[in-house]
Amino acid sequence: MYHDSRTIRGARYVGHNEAVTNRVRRRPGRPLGGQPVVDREHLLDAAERAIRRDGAGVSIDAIAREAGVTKPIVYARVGKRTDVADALAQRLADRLIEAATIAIGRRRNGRTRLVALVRSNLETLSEHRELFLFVTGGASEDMPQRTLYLAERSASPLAAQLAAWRRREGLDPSVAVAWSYAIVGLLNLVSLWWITGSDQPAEQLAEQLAELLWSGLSGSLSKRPNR
Amino acid sequence: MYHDSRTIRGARYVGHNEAVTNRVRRRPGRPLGGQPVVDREHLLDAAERAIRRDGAGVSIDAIAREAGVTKPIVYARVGKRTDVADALAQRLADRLIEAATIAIGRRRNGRTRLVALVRSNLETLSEHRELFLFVTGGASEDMPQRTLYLAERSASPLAAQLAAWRRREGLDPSVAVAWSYAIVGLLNLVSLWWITGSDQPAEQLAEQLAELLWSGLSGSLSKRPNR
DNA sequence: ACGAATATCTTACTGATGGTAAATAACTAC
DNA sequence: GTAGTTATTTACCATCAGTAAGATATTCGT
Repeated sequence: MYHDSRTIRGARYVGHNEAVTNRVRRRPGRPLGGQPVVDREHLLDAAERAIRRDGAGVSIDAIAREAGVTKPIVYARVGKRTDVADALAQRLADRLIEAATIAIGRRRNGRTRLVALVRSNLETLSEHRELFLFVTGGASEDMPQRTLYLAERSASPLAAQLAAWRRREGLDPSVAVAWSYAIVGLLNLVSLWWITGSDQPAEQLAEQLAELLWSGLSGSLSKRPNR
Repeated sequence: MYHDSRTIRGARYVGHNEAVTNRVRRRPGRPLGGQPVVDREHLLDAAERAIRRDGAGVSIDAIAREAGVTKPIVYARVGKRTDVADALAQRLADRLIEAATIAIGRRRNGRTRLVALVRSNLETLSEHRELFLFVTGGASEDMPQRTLYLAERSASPLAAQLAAWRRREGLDPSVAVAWSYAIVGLLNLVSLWWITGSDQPAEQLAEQLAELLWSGLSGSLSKRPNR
């Protein structure tokens, strides 16, 4: 009966009204059917849509409207603005990791894997531009926590990989954490710069960055000892 | 007569009242002496103090109070919130560059220069923590512009250096712009992470980052061909 | 000198928004 | 059917960016 019948992750949502189209204004009081009108996941979906539409400065009200409900519901399901940002940061980080995993695929060569990782990050962040901006600053004030929240979620799997790899190579793995933040920070800013302006092809940029990360600044100096 | 007689950069400021100590509330109207009460530079100084005190979410009102004036003066001298952020970003970038220049000093060895640059950035940003946060997110909404504003101001001198160096080495200098953003982004996020939590000594962290930037991920693999 | 134009400030307002309390309606248990 | 619980909206408050209007001092023309 209800065309909006996609399953909801982890909840007994029943889909009593078509949420998204906020045509009919509900009156106060518990809705018919007794079940919540939207669950947390749908609310976050709506938040992403609202952010796509209104940009990183989107108001909570706009998010609620997009979900077909009112402000206090957002607070009940998700929390205050920073909580929304945290939740969305989590989702964005998951997508980044997933996309990177797929992009890397079965490649074995280290350098090639790196190019794939970089390119995947560029493209994923550019797809979710406004979301990225919302997460890393749209929820102003306690920015440090937020930016680091996203960073940490991207960085920590990377750190694990790096540490394991260094260990396999018989090298000191203690650099892994710092290096992972370094790489995430590098990717974030370059993506931001690339997104807003540069028309350089992703492939070429990824290649340049991989060169820096793989061989380092000195890499090309291998012929001359050290300058 | 007036103990607050430090020279003002580029203005005929006369120092008629002791600005900072906002004890006496001026009544409306043109001040005695006919001269502006604070000039732009003093206002920005006050803004920095207010940010140090209240954090990145400081209100314009608080900035104005810190300067001993009222809100509209801030708008008259500097502009809206984003303009304040731009102006302060400029200052912060200048300080970063200056500190780095001094830190690098006369060192000739590339790797050593790099360590000095990284460490200088870590320490300078950590000194100006709240300012950094204000500039890169405290003026929410049009964040992309702002973050990039700071980044660009740090990155472009770096890019020039990089390009020149690559040219001297007979290498393609076209990577310079991307690499400079990459390095700035790397430094920014790692600094943020380091500032808020890690108790790793700056020296050690700088060493690790320099290793990544100088030799790259593969650097330590030089013995084995490529894995 | 004196009044009009001008410069510099403060007060007072507007509009938007984050966040919360109170009111309203349905469902549930006895 | 009545009391209590759940899920929602309405209504409100506080804060704050940004602006308009009003107050006071100086300067300039005559």
